[in-house]
Amino acid sequence: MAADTKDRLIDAALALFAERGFGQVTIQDIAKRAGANIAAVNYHFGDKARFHAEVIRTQLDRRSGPPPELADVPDDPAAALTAFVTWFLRRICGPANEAPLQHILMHEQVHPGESPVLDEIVERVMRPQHDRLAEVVAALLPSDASPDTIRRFTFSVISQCVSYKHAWPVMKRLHPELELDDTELAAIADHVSRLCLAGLAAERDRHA
Amino acid sequence: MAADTKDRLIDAALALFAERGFGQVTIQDIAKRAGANIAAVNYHFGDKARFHAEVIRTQLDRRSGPPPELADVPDDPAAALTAFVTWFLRRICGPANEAPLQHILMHEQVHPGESPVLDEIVERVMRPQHDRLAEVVAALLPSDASPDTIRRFTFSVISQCVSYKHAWPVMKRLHPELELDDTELAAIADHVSRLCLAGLAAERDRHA
DNA sequence: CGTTACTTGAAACGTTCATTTGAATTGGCC
DNA sequence: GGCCAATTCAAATGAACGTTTCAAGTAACG
Repeated sequence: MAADTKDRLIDAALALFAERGFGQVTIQDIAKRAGANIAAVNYHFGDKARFHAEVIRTQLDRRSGPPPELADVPDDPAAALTAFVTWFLRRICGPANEAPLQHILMHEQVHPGESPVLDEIVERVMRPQHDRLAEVVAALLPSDASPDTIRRFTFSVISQCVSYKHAWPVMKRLHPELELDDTELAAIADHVSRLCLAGLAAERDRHA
Repeated sequence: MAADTKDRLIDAALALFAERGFGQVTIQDIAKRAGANIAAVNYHFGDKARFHAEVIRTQLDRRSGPPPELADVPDDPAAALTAFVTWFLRRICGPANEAPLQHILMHEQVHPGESPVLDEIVERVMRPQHDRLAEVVAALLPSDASPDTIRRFTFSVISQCVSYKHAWPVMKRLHPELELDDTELAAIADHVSRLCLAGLAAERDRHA
């Protein structure tokens, strides 16, 4: 069964890439997990790089578009920002098998493969999320706020979230008792939202 | 001359590790750059992992202690926070050969080698920086602020800085015209400082 | 001068992977 | 059933690296 093996390979790779990232996963790992032969990857996808791109592309096709939570509160920017932070933080800090795509993206972000796969990821997932968040941020800024200002605030929101994934090994050493369970994630989301909303309010005051 | 080759190896490795990170540098690269033989690393340091640790340890011995900029304004927490952000952002976003240690730390943060080298880095460089910043943050919070609150604000400050290094490939794609030159770095430092100060002020108001 | 310890150099070794090969197997189709 | 293309499998190939080996060179010291 052709499609069967292909699908099992993609599923296995998805999980492993999300957990460890492209470079830390061997074809043997994937084949073993998928219950397939080592040569299956090269037969179906050509080589590892194209396979990697295909896995990501498949997942991009499956789920795309901006976060649903943001559509719920279109007329309350402050609530929308809080919703985004809560949603985003949970995705990237939760278990890798829950939102494999976001975890792969986090790996890609740090290990920009030279292939155009990162371009595709940015355009199809990150830019929609970023632009939607930028709209929310812009709605919380003076109407004459510069694009640079909007960008910096938007990055501030995202940065604080992604660091809890990227810099986790260091954070854990600095505060060994820290655990990213549901309550802590909620507290962090609350903190980040309030911090950014306060900063946005201060920026409004400056131009008043 | 023994020490000569050893020093040249360490210098070469320092530069390369700062640029690309441990995993992306081969012993041949280092030997070539140092003008030494391939076997020199194994002869002088045992193996690649111990060499890596030794390089970092040497650099840790050379410069250590909290950022000097923070000592200048001990009685003005707001100015101290701004000084820290400006100093930190410049170090990690500037060219790798200017503050190689900070760049290596950034790589280690994302690639936690299983060795105890990250523990050493955290204890000797990151924790002093972190604790000093936490003091500044605490001085800007109500005196009864919880350790969790202090921690979250401290992480917020650091996160926004390090993301400009870690997530740069994505940021650059989202905003191709963006360049991290001196003026932009200054603007970002200004933005981050003000954002955090506003958040801290808001937290003070909540408990008043 | 000669011995000894230390250092360097070139080549070889062993391992880990991705990738290829070619034979076996399967499944559809007449 | 028998042919044909697609797929699977075990084994081989080859490249990239870290590591080891051992002969050659060098300097300190008697």
